[in-house]
Amino acid sequence: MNNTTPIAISEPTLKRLPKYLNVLERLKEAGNKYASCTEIAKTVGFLPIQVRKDLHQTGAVGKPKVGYTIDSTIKNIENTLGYNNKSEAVLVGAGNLGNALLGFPGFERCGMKVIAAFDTDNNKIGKNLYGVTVFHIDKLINLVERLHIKVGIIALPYKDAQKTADLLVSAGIKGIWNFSSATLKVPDNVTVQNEDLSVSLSVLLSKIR
Amino acid sequence: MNNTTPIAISEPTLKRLPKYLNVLERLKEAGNKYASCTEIAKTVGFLPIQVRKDLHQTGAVGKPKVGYTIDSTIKNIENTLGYNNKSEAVLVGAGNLGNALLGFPGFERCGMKVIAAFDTDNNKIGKNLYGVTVFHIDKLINLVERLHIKVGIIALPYKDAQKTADLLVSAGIKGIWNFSSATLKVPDNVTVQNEDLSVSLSVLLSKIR
DNA sequence: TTCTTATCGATATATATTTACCGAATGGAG
DNA sequence: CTCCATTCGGTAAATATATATCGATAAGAA
Repeated sequence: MNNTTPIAISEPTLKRLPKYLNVLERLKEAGNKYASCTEIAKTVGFLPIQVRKDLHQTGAVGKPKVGYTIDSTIKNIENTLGYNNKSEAVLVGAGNLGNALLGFPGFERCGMKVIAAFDTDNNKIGKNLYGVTVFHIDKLINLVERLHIKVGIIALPYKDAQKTADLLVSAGIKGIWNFSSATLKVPDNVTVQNEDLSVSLSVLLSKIR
Repeated sequence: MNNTTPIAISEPTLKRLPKYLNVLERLKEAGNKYASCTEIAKTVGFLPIQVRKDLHQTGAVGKPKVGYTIDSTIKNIENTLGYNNKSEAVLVGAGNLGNALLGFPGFERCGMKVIAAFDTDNNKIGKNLYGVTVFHIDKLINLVERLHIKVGIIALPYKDAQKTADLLVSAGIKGIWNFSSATLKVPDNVTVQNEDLSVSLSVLLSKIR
């Protein structure tokens, strides 16, 4: 009955939503039906007001004195985060990190499924890692185009990252999860999410002096 | 000759500094002596003003028309990020992710060295992963205390995270790099850096719709 | 030397994000 | 039924962060 503009949700909020989801799921498992911002805030370590504002952005509505219905709020968050639009993804780079990512159990929960991995190393090609087959990178374009894959994961060193991004983009990918330290140049309609471990480590080290 | 207050550097800035470091190192390798904000900005995709303000916070000073001396600016950033105060770290959880982390080449650059890994799985104990030995977790406290280790890395599932954090804290650790989805409760003097992959993935998925 | 251009640094503005405040609604106790 | 405590939602204030403006400075060309 309204909503001409979906209104983009801020990144800080987006990053907190999965935390709330965690808490709500745990509270649900414990048999609860409602959860208040006060309660959620205490477990995640934020202020209640922040939790309330964040939840508000997902469309969740609460009842005074009671809080939010856990079931519906979980759905609201899931919808906001896009967990229900299942996405298939490909992984490029079947080294240590790529391997670890394939074994990571949390992706399914987010609605993402890695359906193929790619590498250039002949020792890796043909292997099956956690149910995912490793193909030669030459097969990437064809497969991604044919299956309309929307997400590409780059688990490669700096020097190979940009050319791989170009490849993924040319195959029609819409989002890239970048584990390299490279700053990827991509068209505006492609989203890049950087996950440079050095960055995060640097922040930690600079804080502990 | 002054500096009564060190003035904390904002987190957004801290996260951008490693990028500048990358660029500067590459420019240096290419034989350059100076780099301007304009140039750096173009390669990392930010605005020149932002680069200038960030660099300013590290104490770097530039010359009009020329830019910043690459060598000294690299040092400024390294000092700010604490790369020169070498820290030793321990890793808890020698599974897929832990294994990948041990094989990650970027840590040394940040001044961090993982000197031991811990697990409870007898199949893993005694193994040597990338030069790091895996011990039983019972040995953690003693080793961390004795060697005054300051950083602990948690590469474990949710359910084991908090008790491991407690263990690390009791052993005197000052910073925890947390790869689990748990919100760790730690004393104020301990810094936690969260690296929940689901969070980052969620942000990406919500952006590509 | 003088002019032009690129760039810095300082100050100011704009935007984003977090936090505070307060009235209204709800459920439960007395 | 009335009162009290809790929590929500909306608005407002405070803080943090990003961007703009502008004069000054340095290097190189004319």
